[in-house]
Amino acid sequence: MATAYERIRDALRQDIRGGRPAPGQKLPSEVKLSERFRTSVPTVQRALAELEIEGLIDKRHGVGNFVREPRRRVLRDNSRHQWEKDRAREPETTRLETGATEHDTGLTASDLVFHAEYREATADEDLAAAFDVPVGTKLLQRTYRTHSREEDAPFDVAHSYLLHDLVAANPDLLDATKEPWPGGTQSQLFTVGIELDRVVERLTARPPTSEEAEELGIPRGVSVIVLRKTSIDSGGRVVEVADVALPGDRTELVFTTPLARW
Amino acid sequence: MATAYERIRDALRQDIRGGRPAPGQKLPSEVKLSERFRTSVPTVQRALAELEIEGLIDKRHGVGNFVREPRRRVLRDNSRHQWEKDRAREPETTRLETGATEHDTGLTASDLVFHAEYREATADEDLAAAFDVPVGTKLLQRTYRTHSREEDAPFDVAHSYLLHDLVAANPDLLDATKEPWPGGTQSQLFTVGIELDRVVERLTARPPTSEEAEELGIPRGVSVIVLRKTSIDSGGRVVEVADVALPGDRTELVFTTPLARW
DNA sequence: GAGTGGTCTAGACCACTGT
DNA sequence: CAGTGGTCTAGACCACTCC
Repeated sequence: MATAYERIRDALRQDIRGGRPAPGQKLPSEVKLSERFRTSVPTVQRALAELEIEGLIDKRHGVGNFVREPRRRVLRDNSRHQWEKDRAREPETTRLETGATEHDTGLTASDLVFHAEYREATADEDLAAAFDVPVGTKLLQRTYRTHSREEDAPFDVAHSYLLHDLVAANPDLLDATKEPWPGGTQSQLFTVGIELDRVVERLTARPPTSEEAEELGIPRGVSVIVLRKTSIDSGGRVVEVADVALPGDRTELVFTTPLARW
Repeated sequence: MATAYERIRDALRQDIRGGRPAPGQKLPSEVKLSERFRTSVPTVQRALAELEIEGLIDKRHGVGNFVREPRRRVLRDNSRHQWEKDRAREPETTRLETGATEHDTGLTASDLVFHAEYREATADEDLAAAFDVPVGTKLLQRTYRTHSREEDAPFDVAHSYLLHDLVAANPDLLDATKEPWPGGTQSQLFTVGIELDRVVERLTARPPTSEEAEELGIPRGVSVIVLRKTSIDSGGRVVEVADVALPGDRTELVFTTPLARW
């Protein structure tokens, strides 16, 4: 015999999967549900908490519980790096056409809202190790958020770090108002004579902190994929480190590993 | 002002981080905690539930709440595919030395407990699409679990699928008692004349189903990384599809993308 | 059987949102 | 202000584990 909250959870899940209520619509209030299922409000809340973690509902304090709308999915393929490299030296008109996020989402630039912030930072122990520079080295920290025009929640939140002295050779690279830079980071690095040799991505997944849940527009409990992208130039130097948080409920990552022939 | 359960959660977390109680040790009972914090048991439970999701404690019904022991971490690097390919044609003595899991964990074969199950299966819609064969095509389904001798919880649970008629050319490949096969799947495929051209890995992350939480030895709420590995041979055929579940609290994936030079 | 965590009640009061 | 969800109480009884 299943417990009360499991029965309620399963019943509501089946209703929602069947489109009742429809995505975006409000569920009956918790008091009404407790009456319908002849139980107490905390028991209903326990059932709803599990549906929230499954990403099926949004709880909105003082408003109600809502069926979550399906969100645009993002496929992030590692071929994006070569694709970006190929574009880095193209004329600006070509680079303007599409960026990496458009590439990932299949959206066009006009559907996307892009947000960038620049600030100076210094390398903590972690970043110093990643760049192989002394702690305290001056860095340029850039924060990126991209979302589609119809959704507030971003596809990702990225904190990208560059060696300040390396990119200062081109003052435009220190200027956030030049964003979105056509062609992206590889094109920016090209202006100071840098060519990438490879990109290393290291990732894991965990439940979000409450700040991440807020930022990525996911309910508590839905997983976050945390990814550190390290870009290495043709001289073997680490030239960019980016920490990216991706909402697990809308993101798929694809990595293709080519193998040498026998 | 923080809520009661947040205060309790934060206080207990700080204690645990400080080594009090030590990993593997029992926390005071929930009744004792409710007395210490002058609150009710359900409030203590709410605090403990959050610590469980963070992976900090294990709740064991009828026994107590325990500080979770740190678990051996696994770094799964996509260079493993080329590494396996290089080994596939080596003599058996070389292949016996180390397998991919030893490569990932830094453990030696004697530290690892390996478990394999074989059974025949037929392609459902999903697998049929992955292999590009008709629904109902006969497959060989292989289930793998590897864990270290000191831990029960596996590093991953993998369901690997091969086209039955393709591998039946070597009857040893249908025989689970031949596992662990020195050199792994690429070596097995080599015996029927297959050379891999590339490996495509597609992954996302989500909270575990209760079955996955059980199987992977993770508390409810800790994320699972779900990965589909597709192996494509030199003729462009899909020759293996593997669905792998990895516990997010112990797994890091590393993918290196080489870029063509300008 | 003793001790533990798991579920549940029937309320209370607080915090938030929208009118 | 009305209506909603968020937190909390002070118990009760059940289920599980170990002795």
